[in-house]
Amino acid sequence: MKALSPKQQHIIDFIRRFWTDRGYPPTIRDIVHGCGISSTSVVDYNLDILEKEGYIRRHPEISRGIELLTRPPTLGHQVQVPVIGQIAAGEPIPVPTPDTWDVAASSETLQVSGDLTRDREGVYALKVKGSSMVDALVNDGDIVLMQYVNVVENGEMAAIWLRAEKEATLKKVYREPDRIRLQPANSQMKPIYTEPDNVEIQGRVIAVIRQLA
Amino acid sequence: MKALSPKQQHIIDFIRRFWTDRGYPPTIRDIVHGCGISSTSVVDYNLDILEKEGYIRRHPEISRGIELLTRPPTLGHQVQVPVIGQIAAGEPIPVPTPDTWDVAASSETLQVSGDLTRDREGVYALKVKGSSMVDALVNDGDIVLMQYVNVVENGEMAAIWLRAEKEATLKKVYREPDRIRLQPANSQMKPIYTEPDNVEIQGRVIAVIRQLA
DNA sequence: ATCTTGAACGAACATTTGTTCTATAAAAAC
DNA sequence: GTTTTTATAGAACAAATGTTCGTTCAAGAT
Repeated sequence: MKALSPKQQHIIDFIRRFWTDRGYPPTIRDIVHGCGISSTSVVDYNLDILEKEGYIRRHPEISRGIELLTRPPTLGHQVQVPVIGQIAAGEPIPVPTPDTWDVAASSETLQVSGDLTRDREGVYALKVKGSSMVDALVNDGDIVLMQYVNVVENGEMAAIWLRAEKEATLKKVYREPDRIRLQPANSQMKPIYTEPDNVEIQGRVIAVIRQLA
Repeated sequence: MKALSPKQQHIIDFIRRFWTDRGYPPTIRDIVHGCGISSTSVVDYNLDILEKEGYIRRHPEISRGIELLTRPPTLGHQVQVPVIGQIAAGEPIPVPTPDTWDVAASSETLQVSGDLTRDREGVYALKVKGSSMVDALVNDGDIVLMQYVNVVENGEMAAIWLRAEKEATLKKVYREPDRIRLQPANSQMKPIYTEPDNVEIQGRVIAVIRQLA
């Protein structure tokens, strides 16, 4: 971070004061008046610099879309992720549809740093029940962060519902000419081959969290 | 404060999530989409009720002028954890001494929710190099949150330096009458037995984080 | 049955507010 | 000196966004 000009420091201070004062971020015109600046474009100009230097984050086209990055109020990016259930062999996952998405409805939520979810939409969490997925390096009690998607890239780990076997499992998915290969994360384990119609993708794994002590 | 309708509770929850998520309050239309409501006037109507009941404060004519008056249940804080190096079989861990402890000095830091570290002191992170620890359900690239301790409880997973073998590894530690049992996390794997003098505890594992996609 | 009330709907409207463009001046670089 | 960069001004535009209004519908109340 480079040193800021007096005007830029003034702007940062004003934003923070406005923020704690009123409970919402200022507009560019608020800053114009609050800092005795004569034009919105001057503020815009300096806000761009502040963003480049990493002091704030601007959200384009969003009114009051100024986020303080060096803020004590809401440190960093925290995301509430709903823990919507558990995954275990033999049980389907109660995956929420995008419109019934409701953090409040889920009894439990997990608070994680935004960079863990990488600010993706439709992220939920599952508790892993049973040790049937150790070959994917996921153990009983682990929490998997999932993203609701219908298709996955080759090689991505996904939650898969095997229709015939009536089993849910976590595996890496590879599309092959006439079949689908489900590869455990542990290279010493043998893959499973099955028909495309038999697999139903319920989401992809974006992170695994295991809390121990 | 009167009891809120499900819809009103939903709106409150959404505002709170939006707020912690994005760093600024939602617009009425954000709430419309986020809560599956079909008209802005319905939100307006309910926001008025929420203001009358004292849950929020509205600022007329101000975009995103919604202020939450009720504090989030547990405004979880975030902790900066230094990533001080990597653990791999064959290499000792560069464990920091308590006085050379310096978050700022480490080139990399990891931001995690406070409840992951459970607000413990002396927490650091290691990147796992190589797949020599798959039997402990830890893979190449995983990040282990460690706490700097010299002794561990029976059954806790710890980073262990085996003097004779000149190897670092993650295992569950059990003290037995004349020896120490190092048990992989995978119950199908066999334990290692060694003498107490041969093991040097470099810290205990309090969490494992694996970021995939 | 009729009237009231809480709740929701959808559209139209007016204001707020971010963005952009041109012009100007001072400072720095050449 | 001239040119380039940095910073500021002001205005106009377009998008975002709060507000309002007529209407509908269901549930009680009279």
